[in-house]
Amino acid sequence: MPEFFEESEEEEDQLPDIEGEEVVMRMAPYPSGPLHIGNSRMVILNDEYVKRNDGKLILFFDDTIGSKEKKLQHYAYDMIKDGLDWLGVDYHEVYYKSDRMDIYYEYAEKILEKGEAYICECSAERLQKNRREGEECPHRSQSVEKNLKMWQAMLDGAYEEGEAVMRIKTDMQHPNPAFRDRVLFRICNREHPRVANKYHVWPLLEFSWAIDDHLLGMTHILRGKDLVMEDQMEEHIWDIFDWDAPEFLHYGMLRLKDVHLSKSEFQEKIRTGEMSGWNDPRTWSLQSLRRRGIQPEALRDFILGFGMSKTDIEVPASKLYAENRKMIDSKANRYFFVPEPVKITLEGDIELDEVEVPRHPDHEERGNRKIKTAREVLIPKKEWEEKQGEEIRLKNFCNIKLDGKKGVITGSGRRDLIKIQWLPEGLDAEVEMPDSTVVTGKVEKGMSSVSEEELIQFERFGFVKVQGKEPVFACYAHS
RNA sequence: GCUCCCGUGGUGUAGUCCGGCUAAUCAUAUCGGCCUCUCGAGCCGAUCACACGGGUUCGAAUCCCGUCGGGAGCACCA
Repeated sequence: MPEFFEESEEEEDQLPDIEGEEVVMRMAPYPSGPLHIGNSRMVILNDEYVKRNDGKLILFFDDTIGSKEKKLQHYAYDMIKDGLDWLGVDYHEVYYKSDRMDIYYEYAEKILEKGEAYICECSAERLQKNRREGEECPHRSQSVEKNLKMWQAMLDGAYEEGEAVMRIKTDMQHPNPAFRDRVLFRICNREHPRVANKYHVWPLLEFSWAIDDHLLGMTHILRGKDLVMEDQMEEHIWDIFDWDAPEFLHYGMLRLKDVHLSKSEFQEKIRTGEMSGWNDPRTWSLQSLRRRGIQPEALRDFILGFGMSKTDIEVPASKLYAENRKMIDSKANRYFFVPEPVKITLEGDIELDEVEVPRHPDHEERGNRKIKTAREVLIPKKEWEEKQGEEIRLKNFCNIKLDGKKGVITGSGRRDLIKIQWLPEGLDAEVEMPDSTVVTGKVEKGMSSVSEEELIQFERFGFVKVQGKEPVFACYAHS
């Protein structure tokens, strides 16, 4: 406990303080899949700020209908909560955008009445062209009455998808073309996982957020810098309603080296069977990290170490592994795992019985595990290939010189040789690697006393988290 | 192309707002050495950075201008 205190004290300097007596923040995941390591920055930062300021954190499912590419998934809601629980993120209230459609409609009407928005029947192409060229379309100058009528028609289903949208009036000469008369509502007939086909006019994020951030009394909004334009849009809408603006905080883009994260892509690969599910380590989902034995505290430290800078960063996954290793090294008991075993026969004088190996080199109190010694032993294929003709030590047993499938015993005293793991025989075992390939091999029989889900280290192989024991199946965390 | 953001060692990060206390912090990585019957952990040491060019100033990583480089947005996605 004192260590934890020290840690967080240190970490405190990494985040800039925020102003305000009361802090209310929200995190808004889009439920197209479970949270992955990329999303964890958003939730951890929110959680951290709220905890440090004794504030309130709202979990707000940003489940408007989305695009065809990013599909909402009914199971994602629970997986997101599951991930947050695991991460130790405490939220105090839960909301769903899909529950609040009537509220958005109400304010949509108000904004039309104020003459600050209009219903546009231009095609998407036309709309984009006008935006690029800064030209106003004829719909922009329609009367309020006409707009309200068309809006009602939208709600009544008189338009098909793409035939009409509600747009806000900004300034078609706005220096940022992207800002010009953005779309606030559009028609979509796709089925929603929570409210099915109840609605077919859906708000876009800038509008729904402008309304909810105000209604729910948000004091600070934390978002990636990919969403900075949304700040401006929200501020514009708040101005129209004469509402006070919360404070915005931004962080830069975070990428893992050599890792490409895309939920819609994973969704597709899972659908086609190319990935086994969201447990697949390649998804980097929080669930898959838990399965590998990554500690939530390690992930939190990893993320907090980046602070709040707007700099874009690319970090190797080994940085996360280093954090994790610190936390699990003393917990994880040691066992022998022989990947791709090759059987060799020992020749020469040796007394056969059993050897004792400590469960943990730094914790003798955990006792020893016993391994029977035998003439025929299994060693890893890698060393068998690389160390031919050389002298090596079978750890805690004896020294041998490799000669094909023979091991000529050269003594049993400890010597300064490379020491490898070995087994007389063993239980079948499989280890799933981070790239989802599987390494097969044998583990010592003592493994049968290991509990499921236990985090252990296979000596000279890496840390793994046990998933099952018949046969032994484990997920590789890192070296 | 347009709008905005960012540029400190291999990778991240502190310091930049309020210029001197910094011959620039910490972590990780790398390389040595010690220790250890694991290629794990631990301990000790070493290497390595203020993008560039001007300006302001007694003094600039810190302020100003310019250049270059990187990123994000420019969707009827979030």
